[in-house]
Amino acid sequence: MFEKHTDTASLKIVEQSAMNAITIDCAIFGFDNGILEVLLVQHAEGISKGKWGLPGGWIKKKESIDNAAHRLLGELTGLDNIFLEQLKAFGDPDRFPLRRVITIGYYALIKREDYDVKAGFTASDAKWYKINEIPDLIYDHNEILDYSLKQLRNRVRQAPIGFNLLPGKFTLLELMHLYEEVLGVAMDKSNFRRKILHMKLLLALDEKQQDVSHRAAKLYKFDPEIYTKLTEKGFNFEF
Amino acid sequence: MFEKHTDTASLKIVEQSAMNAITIDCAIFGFDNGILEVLLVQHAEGISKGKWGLPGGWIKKKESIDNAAHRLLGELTGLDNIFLEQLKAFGDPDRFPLRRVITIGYYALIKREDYDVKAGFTASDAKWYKINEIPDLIYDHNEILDYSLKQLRNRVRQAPIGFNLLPGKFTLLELMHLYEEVLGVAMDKSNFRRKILHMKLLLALDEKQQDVSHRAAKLYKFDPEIYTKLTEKGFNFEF
DNA sequence: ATACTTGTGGTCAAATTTACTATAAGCATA
DNA sequence: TATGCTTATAGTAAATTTGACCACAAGTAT
Repeated sequence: MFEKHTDTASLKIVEQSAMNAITIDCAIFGFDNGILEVLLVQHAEGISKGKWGLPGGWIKKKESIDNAAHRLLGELTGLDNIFLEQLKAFGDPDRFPLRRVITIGYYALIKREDYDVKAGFTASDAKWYKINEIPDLIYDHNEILDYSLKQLRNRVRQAPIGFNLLPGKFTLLELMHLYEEVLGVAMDKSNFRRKILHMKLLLALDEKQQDVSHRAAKLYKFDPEIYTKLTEKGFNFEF
Repeated sequence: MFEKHTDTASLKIVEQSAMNAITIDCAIFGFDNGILEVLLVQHAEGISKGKWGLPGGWIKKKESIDNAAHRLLGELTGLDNIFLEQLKAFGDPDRFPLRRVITIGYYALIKREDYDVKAGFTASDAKWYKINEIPDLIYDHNEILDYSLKQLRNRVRQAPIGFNLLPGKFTLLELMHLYEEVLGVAMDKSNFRRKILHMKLLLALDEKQQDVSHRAAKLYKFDPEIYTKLTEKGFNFEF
C-alpha cells in the first residue's frame, strides 16, 4: 500500500524487508475535461497531519526501484501497466525532518476513465488537484512536483507520451487541447491536424463522437507499432 | 577522494559519516582531437581487481547528493564549477554483488585543456577511453554509461551544453565536429555555420586560429548572457 | 607561381510553418 | 423547414527553414 505520508509513524512502518534511507515519491498526472491534474494524498498523522503530499512508499530489499514504483502505483490506483518514468533522486540532507532520507522521484500518466481510488483510500485521503492550484505540500514535494511538470513538458515534445493521458479513442481536437494544456500554449487546429496526421502515428477509426451537439469528429487511436518504428529512426514531436 | 572502486574494501571505507546504501557514480566526458572520451578508473583490489569502472564514491550524511557529486568530481580532477547533471538512480537489487546498494548516476562535461589527473591517481588508475572502445566495466557501469551517452545526446540537442566540452575559444568547424561526434552524424559545414550564427548565441572574437597549415578560422566564444535570455524564451538546438 | 586545404559566403529548389479563408456537417431554435 | 450556430475538415498563399550544392577567399606547402 502506498504510504499515507506520516512522520514519526513512517519510521515504524519500515519493516526489516525495506531499505531504510530511500523512498519513492510519485507525481501521478491525469487529464480530465481539458484540465491537467495531479493525484495527492493526505497525511493521516504525525507532525504534518492534514497536509497533502505526493504518494510514496518504501523500497523492498529484494525489488528494483522501478518495480517498487510500479507496485506502489498499483496498490494505490489498482492499475497495471501504467506509464511510469523515473525523474531523478532528491537528496537534500534535511529534506526529511527526522533523519536523512533520499527519495527517488517518479511521474506517471494515467487515463482517468480507468482510474478508481482503491480501498483504504477514501475521498479525503486522495484527491485530484489542478496543477495551478497545488497547495503547500509536505517536505520537498512541491519541488518534486515542479520538476515532474518540467519533465512532462519536455518529454511530451520528444515522444508521444501524451497519449497515456487520453482515452483509447480520441478526436484530434482533444489531442490538441491536451498539448495546449500541458505546454501552456495556444495552437491552430488546422495546422495541428495537418502536422499530426502527417506523422502517420494515428489510426483513423471508422467511428465518430457520440452525443455532441455539433458535427461529430472522427475518432482516432494511437498506433503503437508505427510509434516504435518511428522511435527507432528517431523523431521529433514539436508543436 | 573518488573511490577507486573496490568490493570488500569499499565496505570498510564507509565511515560513520556516510550513507551506507547509496553511492554516486559519474560518467565524465571529455572531447579531445575530435574524439569523445570518458574517464574511467581502475579497481585496486577486491573481486573486480583490474577491472575498470566509473569513478564514484559515498555520500556524506550532511551533504546534498549534488554537493557530493561536485566534491567527488573536484577530488578526482581538481576542477571546480564543472558542468554536472544528475542522470537518475540505478537500483537493481543485485547490481552490487555483496549487498544492496543503490547508486545515483551523474554525468559531467569537462574541458580537456583544464584537466589534470590528481595526486593519488596515476596513469594506471585513471584513463580516458574512446566511447566506442569501452571495455567490460564493473557492476552495472556499462548500463550507466550507456544511459549517460543517451542523455548527453538528448541534452545536447536541447541546450547548448556542448560548449562545456570545448576550450573557451573555438572555431565553428570545431563546434560542428563536436556535434558530429556526439550525435554520430555528418553535417554540412555551410549549413551548420548559417544555422548556428543565426541563433546569435556565439560571440565572434577579433582573433584567429594560430599555427594551422591552412587559412586560419575565426575564433568564437559562447555568450552565456544571450544563452540565458534564450533559454527563458525556450529554444531548440536541433541540427 | 602553382597546387592544395580549409574558411566563408552564396544560390536555388524543396520542405515546412504560419496565418488565414472557405466550406461541410450536424444540432438547435424560430 | 429555414436559419443560424458551432465545430470539423480542407485548402491556400506567403514566409521561413532546410538540404544539397557551388564558388571564391585566404592562407600553406612545393
